[in-house]
Order: sequence, then structure tokens, then C-alpha cells
Amino acid sequence: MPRPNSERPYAVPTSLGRWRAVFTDAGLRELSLPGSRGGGAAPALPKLDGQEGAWGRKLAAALRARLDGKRADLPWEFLDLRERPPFFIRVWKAMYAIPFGAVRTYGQIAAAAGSPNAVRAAGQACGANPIVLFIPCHRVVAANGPGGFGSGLEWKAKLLALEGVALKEKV
DNA sequence: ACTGAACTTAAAA
DNA sequence: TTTTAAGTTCAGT
Repeated sequence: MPRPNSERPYAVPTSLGRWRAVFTDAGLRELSLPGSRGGGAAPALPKLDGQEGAWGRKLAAALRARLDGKRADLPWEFLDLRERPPFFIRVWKAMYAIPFGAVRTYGQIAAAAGSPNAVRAAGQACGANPIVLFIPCHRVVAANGPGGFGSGLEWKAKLLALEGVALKEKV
């Protein structure tokens, strides 16, 4: 296997459960929702606060601020997206550009990523999104419905609600 | 190496 | 309204 740099997983306790963050030398490689991972006994990960230096504190603070309904972002260079398919990265970058409180369709994202017809691939990229919340896959909806969400639509609705957006129902 | 599925969509039948 | 084709990646077979 292509050995990525050493991965350091942390737990980030918040008002909405225990999130999981994985750091590498290049930055943040993964941020996942509570419950979507670590099935069974929690591996007793170290807490992120005060670790990974300024970046760790910044992430924890930004995460908690967002779950509190405030807007907060992380710089794009802070994300470790190495060894990810180029098209996926373009899609993620397009999503990253969606402003707080706004939503786009999969079609618009695909177009922004340079392949207007690769709508379905854009959907797959959403599902493969490694940095939940800061790569806002929850702001991408289907043309006539809510679209899907890997960790459960309830999460998508909840994250959007924090930004004052209501997930529209399917007709 | 091929086939089908994946957080889709627009257009044709 | 149902079916189909389309672009990209990954998991199976």
C-alpha cells in the first residue's frame, strides 16, 4: 500500500457528540461525524485540544463554533488531500467555494469542477468527502429533492439547519 | 479486464 | 411517467 505519512487520530468532544479528526504531516486528512465510525468500543483516542499545536486548537475551535451556528472556516491548504483522485479534488474545491448558508445542486458542482455531465461522479465525490463540514458536502442537494448523505440524511438536515437552511423535501 | 453501483440529471420514449 | 445515456472512481467478479 502507498504508505501515507503517519496518521494521528484524535477525538473531538463537542455539543453534538464525539467527532474524529485524523492529522498527518501535511495537515488534516479526515474529519468524521460521531457514530459514522469507530463502531463498537471507542478506542480511547487522545483529545485534540492542545495537541497538533495551533492547528489542532484552531480545528477544535472552528468545529465547535460551527456547531454553535457561527460561521468558521479552515484554510484550503490546511487540508491533506494527497492521493485522492484529481476529479474528486476539483469537486471538493468547488464545494469549498459554496458560501455559508447557501446550497448548490450536484449539477452545478459538476459544472464547476469542469465536467458538466459528470453529475453522478460529483455525487460520488460527495460521498467520499473526507473532511465533513469544512468541505461542505451537506450544502449540495439534488435538483428536485434532498439528495443523499452517507452518514444519514438526519445529519445533512441538522448541519444545514445550523446555517439556517431547510432541507427541501422530495416531490 | 469487465461490469455495476454510487449522495444525479436532463432529455427522449 | 418511465427509461436511458452520460462522466468518474471503486468494489466485485
